[in-house]
Order: sequence, then structure tokens, then C-alpha cells
Amino acid sequence: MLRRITQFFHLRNIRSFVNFSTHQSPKLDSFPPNSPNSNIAAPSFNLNHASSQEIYDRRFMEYDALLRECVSRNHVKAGQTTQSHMIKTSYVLRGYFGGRLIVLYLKCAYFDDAQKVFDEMPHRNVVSWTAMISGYNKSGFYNEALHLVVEMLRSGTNPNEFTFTTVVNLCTSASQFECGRQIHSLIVKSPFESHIYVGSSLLDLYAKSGKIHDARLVFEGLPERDVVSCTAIVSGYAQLGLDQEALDLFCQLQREGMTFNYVTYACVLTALSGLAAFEHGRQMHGRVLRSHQSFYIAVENSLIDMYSKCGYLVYARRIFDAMCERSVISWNAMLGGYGRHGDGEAVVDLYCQMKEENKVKADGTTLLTVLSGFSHGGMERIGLQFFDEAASAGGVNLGIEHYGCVVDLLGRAGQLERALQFVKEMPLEPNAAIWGSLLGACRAHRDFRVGKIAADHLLEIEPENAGNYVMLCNVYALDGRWHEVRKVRLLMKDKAVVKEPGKSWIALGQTLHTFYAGSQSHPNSEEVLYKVGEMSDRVKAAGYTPDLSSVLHDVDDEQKGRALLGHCEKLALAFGMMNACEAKPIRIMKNLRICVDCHSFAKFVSQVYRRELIIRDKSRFHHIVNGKCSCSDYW
DNA sequence: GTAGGGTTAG
Repeated sequence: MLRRITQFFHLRNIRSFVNFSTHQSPKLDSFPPNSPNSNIAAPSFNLNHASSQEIYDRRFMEYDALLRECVSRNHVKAGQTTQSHMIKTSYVLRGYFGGRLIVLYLKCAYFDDAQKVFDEMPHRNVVSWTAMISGYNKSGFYNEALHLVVEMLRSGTNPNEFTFTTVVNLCTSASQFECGRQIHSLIVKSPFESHIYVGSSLLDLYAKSGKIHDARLVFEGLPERDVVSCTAIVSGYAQLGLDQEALDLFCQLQREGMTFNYVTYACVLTALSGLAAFEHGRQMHGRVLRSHQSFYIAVENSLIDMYSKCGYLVYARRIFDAMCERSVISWNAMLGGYGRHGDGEAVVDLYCQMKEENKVKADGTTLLTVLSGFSHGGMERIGLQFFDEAASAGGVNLGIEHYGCVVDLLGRAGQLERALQFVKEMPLEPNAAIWGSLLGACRAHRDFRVGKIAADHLLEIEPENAGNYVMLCNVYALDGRWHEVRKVRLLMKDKAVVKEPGKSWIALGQTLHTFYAGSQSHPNSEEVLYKVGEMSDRVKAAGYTPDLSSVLHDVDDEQKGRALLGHCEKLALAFGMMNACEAKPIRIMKNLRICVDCHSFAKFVSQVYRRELIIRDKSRFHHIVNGKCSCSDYW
């Protein structure tokens, strides 16, 4: 009997997993009672005294077991054969198995089969609807999934907690936040508002739409917390760049006794990367090792990123080399590390190694990281060649960011007219980042003509971004057009655009000391300002001239000079000179790009005081030794 | 039977 069944189902691969009885059974005239086909494999149990219902139930269990195995082993062919057999015995359209088959087909990306089963089900229950929506969501078919949600609600099917979780998750993946908010209103009217899965997906929705306050409210309103909901909220802060908040919340939850897993550690490490909090990062690494969760690739990737963003590339490489298995993210993180440090040669070597090993396929991020690495490494020619090859080879879809990298490369090479031509001819509509990149290059190469064109486009696209007005001022300043600079400043006032405040920080042990431009918020600010003045006098004697054009305020030169001395990176640098160990480099972080004057100041400081400086700004590391910077004065 | 959080780049 077992042989007959397996022959029928062609299930050699899975027969050992299906627990059919080997008992002999009599031939049936008709099975199940309403079957249109009597020549079907009979069930494996004695039917002499069985009722129709018992026969049906038994068969039901056998199909159930069979499909369960198909799903767990992704055996779609066996599922299809089973389905055709079930149709003959009129099982499939009775509803119960529809859901299972849908799950199987969607898992194996057989969308047509799944849709067909779904379409042919006379009574779709909530499970089938949810399975279909979830399947489309997981495969990235968001429109199809959203369409089904509407259809389900119209059909009068009541969503359950699984459905709500799935639909909220769908809205998050599809960036349909308004839709998600409407679903939240529905959830409020249902008994599932305080369900932990529903709540976690809701808080994730709010966090990913940038509404971290709403996310926190949902989190605080949860009747219970678990590792997923806690990780979701910590991750929400970290993804929005609210690194300190993420770290504080993590510590608070830890004090409250919450236990975490590798996903949480990956998120917290991301926050620590943002803060460049090396000591905390090292401690977190130790903790991950003790938790025996260090071999998850996501954690290792986060460790690579954390060490590289803290400026310790050697440690990052050590993690990378020790990995048993690497994902494309591991390679991208390591390549990004070298790029950020301006080590173009290492980017080339590692990229070649990746190609040689041929275990992982490069993706769009790899291409972007490598291009950006060439740009930071001052390898314009190779970078442009690399882009041309990648563009003609296909394989990776080129996005606007890739074109942005090319603008960077051309800009860095000082080919501003060519860069402008490239922007005009590129197949994608240039966005603010593209024009911003071109504008930055014009500022560095003092090209007023192209700079003005870029600035005009930029302000048209992003009139609300204060940074763009600052850049425009910089361009006018290039040409000594102070009248125009004043006009732009008035325009900024009119539009009430506010520049993101500059912030620099430095770690002493585990404490991060933060300085804001012109602010006296730090307890030692008086001494620090005094120290900046003293350093300024010494470097001036060595040839440093303050770059007064970096000050956009309409004040006299003396006031401009004072404003420059109050820049946050100078305050952090002075604080470091006063307190950091003399044998080690001084490491400073800044949330924005380093200003031209501070960069020059730092170079003189490194020479006059014979100190090695490592400054991480928004886009890269500046490794300054003896008056020279690893960025070759282009950033 | 159907469900929630994660790592690089930007």
C-alpha cells in the first residue's frame, strides 16, 4: 500500500517522512464518498466498519501530513501532485488545504499556482487571505499585496492578529505610511491593539516612517515587552541616527532585566558606530562574545562597521578575516571602511579578492562603495573606468547614487564642465544630491560659473534645506560677491530655514565630550576657549591664516576670526590636546563635514604640536600627520 | 495553516 501511494504521488524524496500505515486494506468502490474518481489509491486503514466521516477524516489527516512535509521541505512538485490528487477527491476546494497549498507555492515562488488555488477557493478564510498577502509582501509584490488587503476587507472577512501584523508589516515595507495609519485605526477598533506582534509591527511602522515619538508611545503602551519589541524600538532610534537615545534605551532596558539576542546587538553596534564610541563598542563586542551570539553574520558585519567607523581598521579586518562565512554586506562593510579612510589601494585589493573568491555576488551597494572608495582615495581615473565597465557590463542596476559618485569623481578631478555635461546627459533625473555634489566640487575648485548653475538647481529642488543656502553663500563668496551673500542670508531668514547645528565630540575613556559651535555648554568651555586661542597664536606663527570666507555672517574680520575660533571641531581638538594621552592620536568626530578653516587649522596643529589627528566627519576620515591629510585636501 | 525586530551603501 505504501508503494502504491508513493508511486501515485511520485514522492520518492519524501516518502520516509510521511507516516502512512503499511496495513493491507480492502479495495474501495468509491473513496471518499463523493469522489468523482474511484480508481484512486485507497487509504491505508481498515475500512470494514468505518463510517463515511471516519474515512474522510482519515484521508484528511493523510493529506494534512503530506502537505505539511511538502511545506517544510519546499517540495513544490510533490505539492502539485498532491493537489491534483486532492482535486479528484474534491478536497482542495473545501477550504482547509487551500491555505497550506498557498503557503507552499508562495514559499517556493510559484505565484501563479498560489493565485490559482486562491482564486478557485469558494470560501476563502482569514488564513488563506493572510497567507496570500504575506507571500506577496515577502516577495516584494507590494501592489498585489495591498490590492488583496482591500479585497479582503471588502469581502467582509474579519482580520485576525496574524492579518493585522502582516498588513502593518506590508505597509512598512511598501512605504505606505498613510495606509499603515489607517490600518492602525482599524486595529484600535479590534481586540488586537495590545497584541505583542501587532504592537511590534506598529511601532516599527512608526519608527521607519520617522515618527519615533509615536513609535515610543506604542512601545510604552504594550502590555508586555519581549526581545523583538525592544529591538524594534532600539533599532528605530539607531536607524534615524538617534544613536545616543538608542544606546540609553538599550541600557535602560538592560537594567530592567531584559535579555537580548544577536539582532539587538547588531542594532546597538550600529548606534555605537554612529557615535564612534570605541570603548563602548569594545565592551559590546566582549558582551556579544560572552553571549555566544558572535557568530551571526549580522553581528560580525556590525562589528566590522563599528571598528571601521571608530577608526580601527585593523580590528575590523581581523573580524572580517576570521569570519567562517561572509555575506555581501560583510564585503561592503569592509570595502566601505577602507574607502572612508581614503585607502583606495586596499579597496582595489579587497574587491579583487571578492571577485576571485566568487562566493558572493557584488550588488549595487558594492559598486557604490567601491566608487566612493576610489573617490575618497583620490583615484579618479580608475574610478571612472570602473564605472564605465560596470555600466556596460550590466548586472547591477545603476541608481542615482552611482551617478552621484561619478559626479564626485569628475568633480574631484576638477573636470567641472565635464561633470555638468554628465549630469545633463545622465539617464536619470538629477536630484539634490547630484547638484549638491557638483556644487561642492565647484566650491573646492573655485568655479563660480558651474557652481551657480548647480546652486540654482539645488535651491529649486530643495528650497527648505538650509545647507543648500550655505553652499550658495560659499559660491558667491568665491567670487567676492558679498552683497549676494547678504541677500541669501536674508532669504534664509525669510524662509526660516535653520542650519543643522554643528557638533563635534571626543571620547575620553567611556565619556563622550560634546561641543557645539560658539556654545559654552561644556563645563570646561572657558579653559577650552583659552586653549584654542593659544593654539591659534602658535599655528599663526607657523603660517596658518584664518579662512575668513568660511564665516558667512556679515560682520567685520575681527568678529569673523572669533567666530572661526568657536567652531566645534576646534573646541574638541583643544579639549583633546589638553586631556588626551600624548602618545596616542587625538580622535575627533563631527556630525557635518569638516569646515575648510578647521581642516587647515588641524593640519597646522599636527605639524606644530607633532600630534597625529584622526578626524571623522560626516563622510570620511581625515588622518592628519605632520601637516598632511589623507584626504589630499578634497572632501 | 497565516504574524513582529537585524547588519553595508544612501
